Amino acid sequence: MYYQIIIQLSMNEKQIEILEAAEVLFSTKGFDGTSVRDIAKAANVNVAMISYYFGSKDKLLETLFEDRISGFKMKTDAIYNKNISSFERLEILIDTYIKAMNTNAGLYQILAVEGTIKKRLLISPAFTDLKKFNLEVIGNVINKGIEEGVFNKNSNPILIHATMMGTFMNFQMNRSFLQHVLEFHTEEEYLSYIENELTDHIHKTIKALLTYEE
Amino acid sequence: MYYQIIIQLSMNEKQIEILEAAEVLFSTKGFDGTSVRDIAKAANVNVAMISYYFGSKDKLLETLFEDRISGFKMKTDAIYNKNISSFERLEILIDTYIKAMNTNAGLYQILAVEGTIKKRLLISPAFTDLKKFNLEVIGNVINKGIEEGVFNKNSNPILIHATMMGTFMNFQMNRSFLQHVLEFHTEEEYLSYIENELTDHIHKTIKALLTYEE
Amino acid sequence: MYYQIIIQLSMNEKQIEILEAAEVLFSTKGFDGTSVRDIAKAANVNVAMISYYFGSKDKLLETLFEDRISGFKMKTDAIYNKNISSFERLEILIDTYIKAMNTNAGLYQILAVEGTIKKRLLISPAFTDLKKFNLEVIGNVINKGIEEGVFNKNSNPILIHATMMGTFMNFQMNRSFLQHVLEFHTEEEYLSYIENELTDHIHKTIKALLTYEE
Amino acid sequence: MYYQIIIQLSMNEKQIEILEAAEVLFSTKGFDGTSVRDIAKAANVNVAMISYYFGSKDKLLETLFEDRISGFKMKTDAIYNKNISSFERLEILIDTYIKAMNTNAGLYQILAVEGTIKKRLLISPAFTDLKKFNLEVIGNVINKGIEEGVFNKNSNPILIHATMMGTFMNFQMNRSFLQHVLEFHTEEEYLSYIENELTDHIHKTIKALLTYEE
DNA sequence: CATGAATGAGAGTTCATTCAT
DNA sequence: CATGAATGAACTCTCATTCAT
Repeated sequence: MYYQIIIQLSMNEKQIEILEAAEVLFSTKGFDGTSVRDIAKAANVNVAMISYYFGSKDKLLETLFEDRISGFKMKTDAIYNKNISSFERLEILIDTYIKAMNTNAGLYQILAVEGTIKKRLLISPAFTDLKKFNLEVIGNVINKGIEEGVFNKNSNPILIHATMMGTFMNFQMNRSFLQHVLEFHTEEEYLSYIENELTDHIHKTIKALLTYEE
Repeated sequence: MYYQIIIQLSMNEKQIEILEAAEVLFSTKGFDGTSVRDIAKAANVNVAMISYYFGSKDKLLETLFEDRISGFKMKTDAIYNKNISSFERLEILIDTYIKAMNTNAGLYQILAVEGTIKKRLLISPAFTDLKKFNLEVIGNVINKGIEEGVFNKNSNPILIHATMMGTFMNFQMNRSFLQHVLEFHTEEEYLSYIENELTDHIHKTIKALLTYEE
Repeated sequence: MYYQIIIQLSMNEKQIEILEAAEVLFSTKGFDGTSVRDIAKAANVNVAMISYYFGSKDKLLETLFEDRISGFKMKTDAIYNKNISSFERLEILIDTYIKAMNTNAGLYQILAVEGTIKKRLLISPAFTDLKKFNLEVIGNVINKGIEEGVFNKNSNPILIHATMMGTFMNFQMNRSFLQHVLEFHTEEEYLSYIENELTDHIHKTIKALLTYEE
Repeated sequence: MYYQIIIQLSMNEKQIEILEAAEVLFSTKGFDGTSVRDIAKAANVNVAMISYYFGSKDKLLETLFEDRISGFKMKTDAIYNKNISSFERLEILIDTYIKAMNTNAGLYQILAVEGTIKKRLLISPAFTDLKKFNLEVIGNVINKGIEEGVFNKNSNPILIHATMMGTFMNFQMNRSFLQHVLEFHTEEEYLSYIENELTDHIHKTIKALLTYEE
């Protein structure tokens, strides 16, 4: 059994609206490119309310992360199911991860962009713990496959993770260029490409990497 | 023979200093997080000089790209050498690309961060042309290998490229976290890891992907 | 009965102070010669407050006009009194107009100076409507006199108005020169001259024009 | 015999071009609304040249006046012709003055606008001397008529002048509004109106004023 | 003699935040 | 408890002018 402790920050409706507005704006315009007035307007609240509720713009970003960070944590129930093969387990793992990235696209985007600037975000205990947990899950899945003799030895979870996430994020961050190159004219086409071709590609890549004979 | 025309924008020393300062600051603090005063101070010039030489902060960013963009273009001499195997060619391709990303780390970083906000950068003709050229080179290398029967058919250059670049950039953008997880205490250790383990991993990944038998 | 609707823009004390400071400064130093910092200092408020309350320096000027523009509208009660002769009516008209120009000297000055540059001011509906109304009143008074056979036919309200206003404004705009020529040493002397000699002259001029036999 | 001393400031071609550009720009955009860069661009010269040739922007304005000021001085040959009646003399006077204002429209415009701000212009000896000379000419013409018994006694040249010039300038400064009210759609219509209707009106006004019997 | 390069000063505006109510 | 009012600081950019060449 796996217990999951969810720390639910108690928030009222307005606070939630502010966070939602902030998430959208930060991910599309960047943290520095978004003013608290933008957020207040989008959330339909008074400007002063942001300082009032969150202390400052910086703390708003941190709170946003703290609040959303649980979505970064992999759901492991299906992964740790013992009645499946290592390959099936791997597929579930990858699907789970991609789904999480798709669901939390805004947050991942913010993290990618602001993480390099506001390093604090990347090294906050809450975030590193989750990331380490995820890397551990990936490590567990790989080790299980190694034990079973179906995955290559010396497979590095950190590098596997970098490829899985990096490939996906590359599509998030170069959207404008790729839509242009792939000659997509609607948002739907792009999202569909991510869900199908890109996801298949990531599956294939990781599987190839784990089974490839040098 | 491949001729390469390098358009050298004629700049004086001060202009070059400004661009260099801007590159460093934009890549570490973001475009919106960097003030023209920061740049002027770092470049040791008067604030007014940035408007004077580049027109505006926005145009400074564009000029920075135009000036640096040639570094994005793959050198193809070694790649198109006919006396090597497809595997050797692939290795050269990957090394060339990784080297380019390492050399232009600042620009890639800025592009990754600002590209999502200032979409103009990603879809400027100069940039898209270069990117298309690079994708074409990758496509050529892959197709040669397919013709020779050593690479899988249906290999997609765009996806291969996304994996190659995405994996690398993931290390650039999560530096703080990864340094922490990998327990590196110096910059050198990290750069060394990128040059060795990460580079090897990318080589292995792409090769696996192209030769993997489903 | 003539009803007059006064649209009172609701303003707080600080806004009023800003407008008053702006009126003085714009009329003495010109719009472009006045900085928002000058206005803020004169109004004893923070610089940011001007943008805060009026949006921009340009909009401050527009608001100033909108707010003061009612003063441009002739009070017609006395003019349309039926129990007076056309000559008496004309005298009241002229006195009313001169009084309005004296009372709103600052605004007239700004309008005269900025109107040629910021043409928008001169052709704004609010302003043109009032001016047309005034011209109509002048036309009515003249026509009444023509009907009564005491004023010349073919008298043109626009030209009459130009003479009335132009003569007056000439004294406003050449104050420095005229004070020098007339050897006045105090402000009071000048104002007194305007109220007496100049006003008499305008009366005489218009009356002469309307009754002059060619 | 009337001797006229023309002080010809020696200027080269570029200086003349600068003055011409400045006259146009100052009259349409105002002194403070015109930058030296605007002038340099319009005159097709280097920015530094304005300071170099004229010392400063302020001195450029002064030089412009000094250079153009001779145009303000009435040509008196025809006026002082002894073989004409006082009425003919008056007509010539008015025509001469209106023609001067039309010819030097730009300068009159600048003077009207900047004179209230830069009082120095209005009280410079060169300017006041010319103005006094003009007033004297007007006075002479009027006195001659009074002597001949055809003009009213107590006619004040300063007030007559204010009416003549004020009426004319009113049309210059309210051009946008008047074009709108008079429903003129071309510049030519307006200029034609000034040359015909307005000029006639001024003639009539002054004549009426001088002959009007109270 | 003329000018491109450079600059300090100041322009209008927006910023995140504070505070009295 | 929530907010309109207010503000100091900082922003980008333009200004007139200077000066070495």
